[in-house]
Amino acid sequence: MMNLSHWRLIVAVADTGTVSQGAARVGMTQSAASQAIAQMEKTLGAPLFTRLRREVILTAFGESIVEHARTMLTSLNAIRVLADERQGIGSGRLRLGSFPSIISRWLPSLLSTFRQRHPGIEIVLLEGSDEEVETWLAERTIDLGVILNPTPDRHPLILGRDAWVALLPHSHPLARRASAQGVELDELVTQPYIHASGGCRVNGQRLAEARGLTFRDVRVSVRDWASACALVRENMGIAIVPESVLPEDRKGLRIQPLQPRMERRFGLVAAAPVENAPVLNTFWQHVENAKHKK
Amino acid sequence: MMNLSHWRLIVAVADTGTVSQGAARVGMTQSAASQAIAQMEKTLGAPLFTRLRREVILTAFGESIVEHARTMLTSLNAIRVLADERQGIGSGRLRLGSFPSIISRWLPSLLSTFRQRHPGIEIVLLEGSDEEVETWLAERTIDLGVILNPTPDRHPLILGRDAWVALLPHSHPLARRASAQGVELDELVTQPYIHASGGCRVNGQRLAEARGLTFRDVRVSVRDWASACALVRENMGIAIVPESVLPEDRKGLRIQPLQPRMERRFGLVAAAPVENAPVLNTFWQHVENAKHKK
DNA sequence: TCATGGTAGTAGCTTAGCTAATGGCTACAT
DNA sequence: ATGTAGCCATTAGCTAAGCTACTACCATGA
Repeated sequence: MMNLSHWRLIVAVADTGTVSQGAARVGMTQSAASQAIAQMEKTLGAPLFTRLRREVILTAFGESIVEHARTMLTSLNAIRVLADERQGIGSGRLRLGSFPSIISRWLPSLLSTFRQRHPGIEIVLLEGSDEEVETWLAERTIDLGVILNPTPDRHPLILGRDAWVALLPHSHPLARRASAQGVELDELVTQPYIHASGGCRVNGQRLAEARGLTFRDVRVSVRDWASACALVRENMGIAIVPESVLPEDRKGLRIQPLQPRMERRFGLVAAAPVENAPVLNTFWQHVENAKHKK
Repeated sequence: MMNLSHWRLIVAVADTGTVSQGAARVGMTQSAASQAIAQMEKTLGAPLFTRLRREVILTAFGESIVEHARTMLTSLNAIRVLADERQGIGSGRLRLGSFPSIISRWLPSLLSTFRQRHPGIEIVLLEGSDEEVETWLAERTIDLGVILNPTPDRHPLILGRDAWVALLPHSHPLARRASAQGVELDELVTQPYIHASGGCRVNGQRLAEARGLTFRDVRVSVRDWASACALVRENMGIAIVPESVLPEDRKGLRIQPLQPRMERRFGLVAAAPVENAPVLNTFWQHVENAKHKK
């Protein structure tokens, strides 16, 4: 009742028409949302939604309440805008660079929540290979960039880490092996190989080279990870990909961890110290925050 | 930031002009309020108040924020009103009876918070002796009454308990004695006595009678506890009063616990089962709640 | 110089509110 | 019919926000 994020939830659920989607929109689990709604209804003394088969719609009572909830939220927004202005981040531009796989997995929610909180800030997002991102950073084309395996001296904000895995067609002999055991690069380099880079310098071939190995039989070379997955599924060969780019649907695919384990880390780095630029600093903290929550 | 009670606090502090008073108005401790404000200012990124010597005033920034906070709170209020209407307690009358000492100590905050939450309900407060309260309950002149030492069969909601204490002038011989030891009624009945009832059947004289004793030397008989205290201070005699009616200023007075310990309990009882009357039920739960918090 | 009235800070506890896991229910495709 | 997927509710258990109680400190006025 006294928690504005619950009111935000109510509005989101009213808008999306389902609890799950509403919950997702405000970054909650379905369970939390369900509980919160139940509790609100209890303290209000009457149901806000009528539960239908596949959706949930506002009762007349809920309708009248949500109206007021909206005005509360717009007031809150106004407060946020005022606070932003006061801090000199009422307006501004944020130039951000990243390579594709991160963009699709991590950035969308980050950017959308940031956008909501700070509507005055324009975000420019540049997509390129990780080498390009480095160049842009050096040239100050972008303020912040997501790069791979950042060294500590660049004071990165680590966003996550990905284990490299071998992607095999279901029929492949190595696919039989228990995943606990994993596969070694030596075993893989002799196999028909699908080279995929995802626009990054670090990729399967580089991993092999770093250990003095090389893939003999390169069947095809693609940039997009998803294409590589598709090719593996079609039995064109094996591939080495980061765990996080695996498709939801793993039919026809078999994933084996690499032995020894290898991973890539990715993090946010700044072209110049962030402390001096309020807008950047705010974004940086926003990311730190979100990371901590997830 | 997301907690409406914090916004309510901010508004209260802005209105009262001090953190302590603002905190009291919303039922927090000063410490909690101080922390909450500090935290709000941190997340907003700028101070809301400038701390003066003996008070605290809004900054220009705070001014603009509070404005929006107020609209949030009025929206919340509107929501409460809607919920009340929906439950059939949007309007109604609540007739309440009590005797004076309780009224001044316990009821004011209870009633004011209830009034805030449920602005549609009219409260009628009747003040009388506890005998009168009993009569009114029986006659259904009042819906709820505060009575002394309610028996369990009346399903009372116990509000609190008071130890009976002996009130002595500072110069009195019994005042010397260590308070751990206390005084016995036998010792007191021979002393010059100021009879005070506070409008209640249970009072010093009755306590004595219940043990087969009686005060010999009754100097004066008053109804008001405060008058009795003043008379004791003027050395007119001793008195027996409930702990909770003692004045803040105890200069010239000495308090001795009775031996053995005696106390009065007071609680809320209903003229008729409360479940059937939504308004009464709401009030009852409000009191239960407040009791639990304190 | 002591009482008063105010704010800030610290330690520790309570509990609201979250996640993860599970179950049940309905719709829809095979 | 029989999975399969999307949805909601419920439970158990954990974490962290926010509270209280206490203390320190500072200014004022008797």
